Amino acid sequence: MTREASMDIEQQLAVFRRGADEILREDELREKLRLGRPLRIKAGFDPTAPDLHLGHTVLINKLRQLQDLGHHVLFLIGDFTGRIGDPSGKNATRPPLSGEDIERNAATYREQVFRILDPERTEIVFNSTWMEPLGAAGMVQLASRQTVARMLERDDFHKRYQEHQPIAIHEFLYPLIQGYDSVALEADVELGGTDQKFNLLVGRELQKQEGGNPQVILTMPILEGLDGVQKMSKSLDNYVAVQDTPEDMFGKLMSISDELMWRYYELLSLRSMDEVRGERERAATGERNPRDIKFDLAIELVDRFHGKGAGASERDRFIQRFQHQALPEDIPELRLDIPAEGLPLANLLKQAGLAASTSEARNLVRQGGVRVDGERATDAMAVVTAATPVLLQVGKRRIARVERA
RNA sequence: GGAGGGAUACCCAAGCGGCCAACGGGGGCAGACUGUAAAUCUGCUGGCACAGCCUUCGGAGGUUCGAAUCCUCCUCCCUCCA
Repeated sequence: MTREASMDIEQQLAVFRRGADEILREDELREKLRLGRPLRIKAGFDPTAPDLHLGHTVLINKLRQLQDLGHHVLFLIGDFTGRIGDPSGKNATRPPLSGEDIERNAATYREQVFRILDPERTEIVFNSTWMEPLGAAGMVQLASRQTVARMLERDDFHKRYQEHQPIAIHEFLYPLIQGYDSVALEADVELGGTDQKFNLLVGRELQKQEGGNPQVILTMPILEGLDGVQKMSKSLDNYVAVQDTPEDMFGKLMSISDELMWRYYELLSLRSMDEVRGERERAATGERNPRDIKFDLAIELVDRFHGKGAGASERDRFIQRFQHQALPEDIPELRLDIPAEGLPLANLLKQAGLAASTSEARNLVRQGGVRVDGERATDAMAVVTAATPVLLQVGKRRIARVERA
């Protein structure tokens, strides 16, 4: 092997490693890379949640980075698994999905995922393709390959077993099915979240038993949400949805801490780590304002999901809005049912949806958080007739123009 | 099956007859400072016709001038024993 080729492999390895939690085993990966052919990279997705947020995209980004090295992605949709209902370690059993649900979700996946992935190097596959024909006998055969003791090594099974929580027998089948997917696909590498480690390892074992070359596994960490502490999730409301408006997406990204920004660069940006390190250097020396580096990140992500150019115009708008304190262009205009003699300000704020209750509205006014036509309001009881449109602002973000209907 | 402990606001958690719309922490919201950062500081955080009134402390009854606090029944959770 020439020196140049081995450099190439080391560079590729650096891309594999970026942000990764763990690679098992790296020496095997090096061997596979040495083959010089595109590797078959598998990642499985369950067909339940088509509403992706940036946390979900961490894995997809990694796939994209590997595609850019010339590898082939097998985007597996676990439709077979989804039809049965995967409890996935939770006590609550997940309801099975209908065939229609799955199709609809798969379509949404395609739409959202190809904003990141290169369609040329992506193959979408469904595990029902090989799981259906396997049949009951085949399934039992498959089940004979692993022991109960081995299954109980999985962290959540172990815990539940010790705590005498129920474990349904079919739950043992999921890792097997997932592992068998790797056999069927002849995967060279499988990606997954850190919580998937056990299942990914089962894939390796089954491949070995089949006499195949075991897949390398690469786990990615769970992305922190906007608060920088807890994992990004819809229920914690600390997420950026792939389908957020450009404005929301930009705004949310600008509100993260600098520390978190670097994390996001590592896991969400497609810029090389060398570039990112350079920016970090410049921020440290004061050569560049971290805010501007954050702009770059927000632009990259908004562009990715809303088309090239969307990010830059969002930044311009952002600067107008917050640095020059201009009003946003798209202020909602509300025509409300207000009596001719008018309403106290607090009630109006509530009716306009700018405050949850009149009590809250009163508090906000008292604290100086409310502006009427740009003037800070001091009296929550002041009567407003809104015969002509009135501009109401609560804090920096809640804003509306209100007029009597 | 037996014995004991618990359920309080978005979450955790005090309170155990009136001074409780309910300590404290977290979270959230607003203000100051800023880069719509972060950190920090301040205030607010049940509702309303707002110096007052109304509805809240697992559910339903009861005792009392007065109950989150005492009694009865019910529901759910946890611990120990079998």
